[in-house]
Amino acid sequence: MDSASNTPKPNFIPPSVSDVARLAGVSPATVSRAFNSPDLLGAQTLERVQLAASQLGYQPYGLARSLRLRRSMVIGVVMPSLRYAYFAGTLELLQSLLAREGYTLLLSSSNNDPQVELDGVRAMMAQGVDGIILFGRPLNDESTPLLVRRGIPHLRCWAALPSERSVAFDHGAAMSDVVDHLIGLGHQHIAVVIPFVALGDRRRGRLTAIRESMARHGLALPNQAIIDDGGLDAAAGRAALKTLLSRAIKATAIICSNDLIAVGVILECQSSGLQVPRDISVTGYNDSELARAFEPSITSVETPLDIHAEEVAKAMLAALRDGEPFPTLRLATHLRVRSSTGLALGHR
Amino acid sequence: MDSASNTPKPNFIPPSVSDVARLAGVSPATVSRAFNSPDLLGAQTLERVQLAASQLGYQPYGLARSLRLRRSMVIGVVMPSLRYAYFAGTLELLQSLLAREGYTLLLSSSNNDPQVELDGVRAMMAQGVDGIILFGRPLNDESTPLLVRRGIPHLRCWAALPSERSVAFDHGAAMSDVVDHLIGLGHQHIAVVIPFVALGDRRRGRLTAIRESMARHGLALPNQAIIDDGGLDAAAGRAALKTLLSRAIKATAIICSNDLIAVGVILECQSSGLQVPRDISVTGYNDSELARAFEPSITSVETPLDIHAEEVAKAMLAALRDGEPFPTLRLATHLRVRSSTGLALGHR
DNA sequence: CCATCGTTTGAAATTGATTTCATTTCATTA
DNA sequence: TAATGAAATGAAATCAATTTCAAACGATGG
Repeated sequence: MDSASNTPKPNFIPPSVSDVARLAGVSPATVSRAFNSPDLLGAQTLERVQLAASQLGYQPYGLARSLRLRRSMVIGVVMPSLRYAYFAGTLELLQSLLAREGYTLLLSSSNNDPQVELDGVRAMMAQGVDGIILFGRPLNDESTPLLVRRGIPHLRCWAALPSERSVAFDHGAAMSDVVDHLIGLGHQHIAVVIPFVALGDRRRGRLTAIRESMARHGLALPNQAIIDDGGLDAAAGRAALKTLLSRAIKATAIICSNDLIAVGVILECQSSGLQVPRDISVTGYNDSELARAFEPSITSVETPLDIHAEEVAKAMLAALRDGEPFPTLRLATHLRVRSSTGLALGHR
Repeated sequence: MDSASNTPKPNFIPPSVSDVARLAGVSPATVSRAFNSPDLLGAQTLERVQLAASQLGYQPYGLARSLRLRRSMVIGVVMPSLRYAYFAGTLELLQSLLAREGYTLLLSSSNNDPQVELDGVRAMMAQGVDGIILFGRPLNDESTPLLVRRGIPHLRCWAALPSERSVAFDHGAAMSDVVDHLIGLGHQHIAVVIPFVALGDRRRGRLTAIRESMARHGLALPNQAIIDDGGLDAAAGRAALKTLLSRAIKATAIICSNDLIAVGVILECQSSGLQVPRDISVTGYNDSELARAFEPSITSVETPLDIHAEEVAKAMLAALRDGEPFPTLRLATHLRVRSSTGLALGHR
């Protein structure tokens, strides 16, 4: 194979239906039929066309087909980030579920930048996507109206919006489960590590739910006990614990907004001579593989990735194929209690 | 906002250039010019068109434009997996670099299935992508020839193929660095955890490099010291160490094919009463954030994600815009020595 | 006052595949 | 043998945008 075989060939024009038709001595219509409804054609005609097509290396040009059929078999996916393993995993599963039905995914990851999100949506509309899957709350107020105006089916997932149908988890209820679990273990002083990525208040919902749950038990969540800056990784978790210790907060439990942060918090606890869960309890979120494999294994909220992806794919396919309206689904989360949480000090 | 505003509207037909032209009292050609070369138009004409366009909420339909211009501004990306954080991160960065130049990404993740890979490439060709970025070695022998025949520029990255130009790391040299480092610390008995995902021998290159490096130092790598099944996560690392211990291998160092596996190996060491690095040294790969944050911090090979993504994007853009041939780049890796490796037992 | 030039604009062709409608061919039946 | 019908195929319109080519228009200069 030529060592430059993968570089572009400037003047190469791929064969079209007309080229195949000419070689096979038939009309373009017949070539089209040979690919789309072969049983309409005579046996020897079909054979001639197929031979000609393979000789020329003909591949139908989907763009022209899409233009004519008014559907592109492309679905857009708009994500806030791919650095986050849960989102990347969901994307992969979505891709394989939708590919099975002949759909291809057009990707846009905004990296939590509102303008990038809007540009991504615009680009997808221009590409003529049949539908769009949106992850989480919108960062930009203009992106959704744009889709509504063009009448493009768009399904929101992962987190719900009150104004739209969506396939989402009830993150508030999940946080409430976590709080109840910790309070049940006797914890009175709880800290929270929930980075508000970018300016957006996308994660505020969870914080509010924690506050309300604690209030129901007569507990307050002082601002000093909240770490809302930093990233979503283990380093952020380590930094968060350092900050909490420097603030002299007497927390006996720490709620983290994902498992990697929890890992970081636990690692920093160990470095600081604190034992988990003896001195301090830690919870994660999403129930990643690491939460199970870690030592101590981490109490986490399972947000079943496969169910989420399957329901999203199912809803989108039903909408595109049968014109069905989107459902409003609240997917169940499950608190997985493991070794990173235990009785509060003084409760033994 | 209507609670079902995001569901599909069956009979909605978006406005076209002709609709705008009619409303503005001009020809479709003029509308096109208003968007693509406004300076050709008279001031008041331009204004009339813009007004009409915004009244109708007109958005140009990229499919028709692409058909006419013979370029779609879409680039395909074929990946073996998105579960692997490094790949997902690269994808995100690629997406943002290419979006900046007006390109959108069409995604296909094969999940290491050769047939899925081929189908993905076919779908992308049908969508009329301008170019394709392929991650790692091909799983399917048919996919590359398909691209060559259609003359679609395709750039291989991450891992090199001898027959093609590529932007890749020299994983063999990187493994050699790791082996030299370990042997320099006095390790004579080295084990390797390198899962061969799927049937493919995509990772064989690294294993061969390890074997050759060890041979240069007069050391052998017994098959008993190789774990090549299992996944790429921490659980797989834990399982791998258990297997090694059960085999009674007297390894003092373990080379892992990524950082998560290394984390798992270290966790299992700790559970088994082995201290890292006192009793056993462990190395990772890719130098993820976790390798730095972990306790002990993990010696790993940095494969700079940003440089990789930038070079790939640069090469693809140069090819698409200026018809430049792809380069063959070997990107440098860096061994980051940290606390998970130390002197071999008996060398102190 | 007419010719010439530059600026604006429109008509029509183009891009590749699909599909309707019409036509041809051939076999079957009255 | 002529009529009817089914099966096979082609010509041309269609999808939405871009672009070439030509025409109309106004202004300027001889």
